[in-house]
Amino acid sequence: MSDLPHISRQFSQRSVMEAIVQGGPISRASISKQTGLSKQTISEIVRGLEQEGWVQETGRTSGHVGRTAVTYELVHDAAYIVAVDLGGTKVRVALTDLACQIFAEAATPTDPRGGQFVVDQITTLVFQAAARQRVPRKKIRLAVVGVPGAPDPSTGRILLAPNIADFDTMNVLDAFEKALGVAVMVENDVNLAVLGENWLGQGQGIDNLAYVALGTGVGSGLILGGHLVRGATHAAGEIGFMPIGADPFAEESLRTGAFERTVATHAMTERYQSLSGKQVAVPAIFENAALGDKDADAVLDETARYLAQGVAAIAAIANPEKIILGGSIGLRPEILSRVKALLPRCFPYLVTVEASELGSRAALIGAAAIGLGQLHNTLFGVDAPDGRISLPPTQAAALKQAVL
Amino acid sequence: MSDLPHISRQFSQRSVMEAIVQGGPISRASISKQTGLSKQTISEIVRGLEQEGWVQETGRTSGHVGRTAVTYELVHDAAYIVAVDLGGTKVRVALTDLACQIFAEAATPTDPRGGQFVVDQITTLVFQAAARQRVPRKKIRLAVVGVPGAPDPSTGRILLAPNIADFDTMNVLDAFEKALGVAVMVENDVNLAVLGENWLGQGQGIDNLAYVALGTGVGSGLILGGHLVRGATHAAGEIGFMPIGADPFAEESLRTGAFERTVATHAMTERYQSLSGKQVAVPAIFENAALGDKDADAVLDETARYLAQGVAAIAAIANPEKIILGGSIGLRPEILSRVKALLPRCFPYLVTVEASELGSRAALIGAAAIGLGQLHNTLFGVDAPDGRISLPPTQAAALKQAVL
DNA sequence: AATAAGTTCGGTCACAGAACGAATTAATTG
DNA sequence: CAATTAATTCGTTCTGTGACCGAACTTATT
Repeated sequence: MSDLPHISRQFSQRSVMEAIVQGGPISRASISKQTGLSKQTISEIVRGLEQEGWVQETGRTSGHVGRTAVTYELVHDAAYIVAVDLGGTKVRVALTDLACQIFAEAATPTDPRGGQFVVDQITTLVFQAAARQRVPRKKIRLAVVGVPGAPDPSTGRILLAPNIADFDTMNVLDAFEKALGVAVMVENDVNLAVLGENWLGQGQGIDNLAYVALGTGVGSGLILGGHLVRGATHAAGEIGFMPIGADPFAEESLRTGAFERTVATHAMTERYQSLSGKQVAVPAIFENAALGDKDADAVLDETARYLAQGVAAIAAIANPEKIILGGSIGLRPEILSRVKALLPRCFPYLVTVEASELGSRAALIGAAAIGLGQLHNTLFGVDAPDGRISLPPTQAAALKQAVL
Repeated sequence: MSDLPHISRQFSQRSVMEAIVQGGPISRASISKQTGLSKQTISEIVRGLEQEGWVQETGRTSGHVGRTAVTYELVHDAAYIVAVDLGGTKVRVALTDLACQIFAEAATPTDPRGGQFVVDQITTLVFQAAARQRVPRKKIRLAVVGVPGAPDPSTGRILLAPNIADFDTMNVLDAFEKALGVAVMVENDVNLAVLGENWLGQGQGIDNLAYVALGTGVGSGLILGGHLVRGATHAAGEIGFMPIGADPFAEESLRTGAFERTVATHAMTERYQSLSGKQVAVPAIFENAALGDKDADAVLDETARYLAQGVAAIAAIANPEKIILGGSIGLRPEILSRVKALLPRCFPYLVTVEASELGSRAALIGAAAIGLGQLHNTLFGVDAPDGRISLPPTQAAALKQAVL
């Protein structure tokens, strides 16, 4: 229960930092106006931040009436964070500086042996990228790793992660912390995707937002009331188990959920095979549909029909303002247009449905978001506990562009 | 985003108040130990609270070694709040003092004319109760009204409230504030029910909790990550529209949701009629089932089977630790036992399902919870923005017992 | 004698606010 | 047109003030 002794200082420092991050080069007088704190206080706080190496003088204003002002800016390379999006087939790694600029980005196929091999693979990738950009390891303060599955914070294991071997039995958090030598946060990849879209994508400023990723599996991430929803066992968003589509009481639905069995990759290929007799992969189904294949078209219709129901269930329970579709299947415009048409026919209230703008990089950007938020919080005082720091538009644009 | 000037004082004051509320009669030295603040500071804060009339001396300790201590306690009647649970058929009203003790409680059938009539009816009820208990109106600081439907805070109207006439077109919030002459909070009744269970019922201390009310309609309330989920348009929990049971693409499902049409009262009576040919009300179906009526038994099985699916959908999306069943149908043990048996057969992870302990008073207690929390926040400083203040067990027990 | 309660008396820290000096542009005047 | 004055804005210094802490001390009790 005991409060921190000097909470007010932290609050002020945080808002001064925020003004500097957003306001680019900014004078102390302007910060004072923005924050409502006195000029005196701003000078003190900025002096402190400058001494600790977080901000620096960058120039003077001119052209205005009155005395010129000294402007201050972030020291971009004062700290770095690592963002990792670990998928079943691909790993993406990014290095971001304090000013939220991506410094280096790399991607490779995931080591199929899983477990410690993947941890080592990522570690190598990170250190290579750091070396290439001459980023000293000491300045890396935090790593955020997105994984498919439900990370259990008490044991460090990742439950429900069938795609990466051993992650459900080893302490993944510890392994990463030992290998990288920095604090690590492990988070579900779809949760990071919502955070990413909420920060820089289609869900900016939307406090009630859902992200539905549809590909090999299904998953969803929810931001409600401005907070990321994780659930009791960090398994919120495991919508594959919704009782929609296949018979939920079938034995098999306890292993692979009913909803996943009717909308994910496997369901589409099977459905196409039962209609046409041909066994083709999902991308080919989309191609065939575009070429006028009736069976392929029917498969897309059917998939969208169930997906719309899944979206309706989320909307009924959580009432998000917007639902963003992602994942290899969810990103396809053929699916989006169908869902948009079908949703109003099975759900009465307005819900915006859109395709993910950040696409496959949503989770990576979400990892950066949560990491930068966390870093700013620990360094400059608590504000919003869950991620989300505001960025100036220029830097946001830079983040959205893929380096690789 | 200018901060409040003396935020730290508010924090400390709040925790001192909390210690006094929970610790019953307590000495300043004990408060100091509990809160971690110095004895000196506690003396100052308590002096302030005493001057403003919130706390008072009540006695001295004795029996211990050392000097006796002066003990302080809440001034119970320093402020009152009104809790209202407005249902389609019944209104419940309660008056609660600062120490969370219910002072008066009353219930009557809801005025069927709806609109202003209901507002006036409630106002009369409240003022009668206040007069009976000699509670001066000036000491009533806040009223919390639970309504069936989705209150729109911008217009003060209640959407999706078919059971009370005119509430979807008039400014209900304003009407109540004018009639009662105090600040009013209007909240969905099922949301209040979760808060109630979270505060004093089966969901105490559970940060991820769901409440499913099943009766004439269906609704759910969600607490996720410790926060009440309201959704973008305050329509979260309108689970009647989940695409489960009836065909969600049927025209009718846009008016009365597919799920509501398969599990609520109307569905049960219809199902029983189609099986047995007899037209009886829901309570009679339960009676018949108890007497061995196969048809009635089948109706219960079927209802529970779909309810279990609805519960599974909530669990898949939001991953609550516990789901509490309420409402006239949800409270029945025949339904609970069936759902408990069926859920593990359609959903793989552990979710506790229980019947509401507070029963039909859950919403009323939730209203008290949110009101007292709000009151403590505004008077003694911000802590938790959403309700939930902790209570000593004795007072909690008193609150749970119905006066009426 | 030991112990606990409560007060008094400094002292610190994070601010606010007023006053003031410094720097700059805009307007006015000889 | 240059010089002077006015108007502005930046940033510092100085003097509070409120919310705390800690040590020393008094008082009351077993």
